[in-house]
Amino acid sequence: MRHRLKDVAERAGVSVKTVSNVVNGYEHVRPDTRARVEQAIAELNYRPNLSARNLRKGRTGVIALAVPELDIPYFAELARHVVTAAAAHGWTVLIDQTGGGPEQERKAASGIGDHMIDGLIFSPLALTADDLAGLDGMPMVLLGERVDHGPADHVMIDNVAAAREITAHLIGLGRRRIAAIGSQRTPEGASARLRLAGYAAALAEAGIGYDERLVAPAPAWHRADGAAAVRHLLTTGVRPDAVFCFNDTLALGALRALHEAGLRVPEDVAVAGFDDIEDGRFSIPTLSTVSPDKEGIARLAVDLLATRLAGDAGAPPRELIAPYRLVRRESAPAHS
Amino acid sequence: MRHRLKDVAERAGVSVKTVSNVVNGYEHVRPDTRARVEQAIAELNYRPNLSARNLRKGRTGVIALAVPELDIPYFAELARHVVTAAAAHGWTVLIDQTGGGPEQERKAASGIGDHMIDGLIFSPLALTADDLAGLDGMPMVLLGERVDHGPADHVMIDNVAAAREITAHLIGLGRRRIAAIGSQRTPEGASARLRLAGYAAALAEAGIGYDERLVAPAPAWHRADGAAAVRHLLTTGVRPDAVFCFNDTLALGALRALHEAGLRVPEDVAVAGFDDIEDGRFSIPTLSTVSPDKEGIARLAVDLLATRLAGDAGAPPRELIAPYRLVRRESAPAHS
DNA sequence: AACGTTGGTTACAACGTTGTAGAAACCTGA
DNA sequence: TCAGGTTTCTACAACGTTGTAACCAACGTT
Repeated sequence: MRHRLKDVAERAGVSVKTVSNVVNGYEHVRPDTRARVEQAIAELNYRPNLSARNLRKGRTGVIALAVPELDIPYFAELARHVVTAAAAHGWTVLIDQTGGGPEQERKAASGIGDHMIDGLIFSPLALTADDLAGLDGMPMVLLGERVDHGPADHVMIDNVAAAREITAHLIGLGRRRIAAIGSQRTPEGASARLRLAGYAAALAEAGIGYDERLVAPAPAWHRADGAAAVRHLLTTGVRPDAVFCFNDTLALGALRALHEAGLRVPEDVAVAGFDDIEDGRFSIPTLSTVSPDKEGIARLAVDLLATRLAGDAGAPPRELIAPYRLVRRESAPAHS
Repeated sequence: MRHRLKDVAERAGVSVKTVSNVVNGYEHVRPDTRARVEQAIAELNYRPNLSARNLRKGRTGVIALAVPELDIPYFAELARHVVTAAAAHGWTVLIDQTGGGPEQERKAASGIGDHMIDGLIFSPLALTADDLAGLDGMPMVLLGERVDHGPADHVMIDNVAAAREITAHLIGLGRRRIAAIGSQRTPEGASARLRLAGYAAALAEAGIGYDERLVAPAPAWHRADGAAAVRHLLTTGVRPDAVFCFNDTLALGALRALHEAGLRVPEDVAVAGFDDIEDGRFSIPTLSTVSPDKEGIARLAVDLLATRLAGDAGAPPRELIAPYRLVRRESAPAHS
């Protein structure tokens, strides 16, 4: 039931190559020949075999997007934008879920598709520059905020500035005992380090002392971790009047734990997040957050990959900074 | 920098086919030959060209998962499970975002990959049995609850029973004016129809009259639609004492709108959802919901596809019912 | 000593497509 | 009419892999 160029050619009474030419929109084909071929194609419901085409052309038309977890809203939203941006280039996106572990990420980075994909957009948590160096030649764009400058293109936002800005917003509400949730000491915690730096910078600017006890680690950045961190903070006796969570899911967990503790948000404790995921627009209370331009990030990444594929593979790695903006909602409103 | 079997063969001093045999784990290769080949493979960092292999074997090792939207939590969670289940079969999953429109879905169903994938797991909203009939021979498993029996395998849960059960739970809390949110009259609204039927059945069983005014349509099933539906309900003067939302995102929007209206949940209005997404475990209040066994659904779908690919392509379409369970949380607790 | 069997390896063709080179047919203008 | 070009089409080889068939050597059997 599956037909080949040859079948179409026989039915239309032309050579295989002429059918190929019609399929590929080659100019110099007589209108009546083209019509005959097109009719044969329609009658047989012919579809090109992409494996064969790829083999011949060396290109697959597929790019991969590797993210730690698909059901973390931030990555899901990002994935949607990447798929959309890739479609503009005629690419299909193969989405790969790494799980975030170093070993799995290495495997994803090196193993993905083997000739099956033309390029890779990678949002690594644990990967080091060394790991990436091993991937000879696979065009790649990294998303997120690794500190060390790897050998690949890179799209990110200014984490330090964004964290500083939203912390300053909390300070502007009159808060002084501001907790930070989501710190990580592991090498994977690059984002955490940068956001913590921004938090500290804002405190310093305002002349507020940095209190170690207000900084809560979170092994992962899920809702449960945010809730656990707040519960722990509250048991230690430090009473924060604001919480800056390093992402929105942590913040949603924090809202939950504060609610369970009978604390009002934002009256007793103001809460701010990071990422601007959809949930934060409907939570109770709605979430103040840093809103990275996800659509812009996706487009930049795809376009960057496109220029690599278009030829300048040898060009030095580039770093692009995507814009962000502060979104003030109920959990830390514009005026106190 | 990319090597072929031939390069490995030359370096190891054997034929191309012998290298192929080693790569594919063929038994009858002398240990020392195997060792020489494996060393050459390692030295050259050889990786098979999947396009060529696919062309030769007619199989790609890739299956596609087509969902309406990636950033709807239910689909994201489902996608994660499908990826995991597929990995057990050694498959890569190509995730496709259809957008949910009939035209796009048709295109996704027919166009996806063309020889690029071995099979398809499809969660359609708008597709009819006729559309699917056109996909000659592509092994396919459908997810979700279309009423009409198409030509493909099918995995679903018993929507009517689940909806009836959770509505009965609301009735058990003493509620009598129970609103239903998410009804759809379009042909795509198969899930909506089934869940509405379950809702109506529970009312009938309890001897409660079906009140048209309590049934609110929702064009899509996003948070915003749930919020809008509740706002509209409240302006019409009907005062529900419970709301059954046809999925969890609608319910989260409903929670938000009730909160804005100053109504307490569950004291004034109990709320129930459907899908058991992660958000509902941390919302304020936490969400009572129907929890379909997503992992089971994913595994069933992948296994079903596996048996199709293993040979019995001609077997009649099968329908599998996955289990679900009721989860009672704060928005509609176990005892009133 | 001749025989079949098995283990280990190889040459060759084929999967379906497209680039290359060139043939055949058709134009143009002198 | 013909040289020179352009249009239209075709035959062939190649992309990298694996299935088939066949080969050679070593073995045990008759």
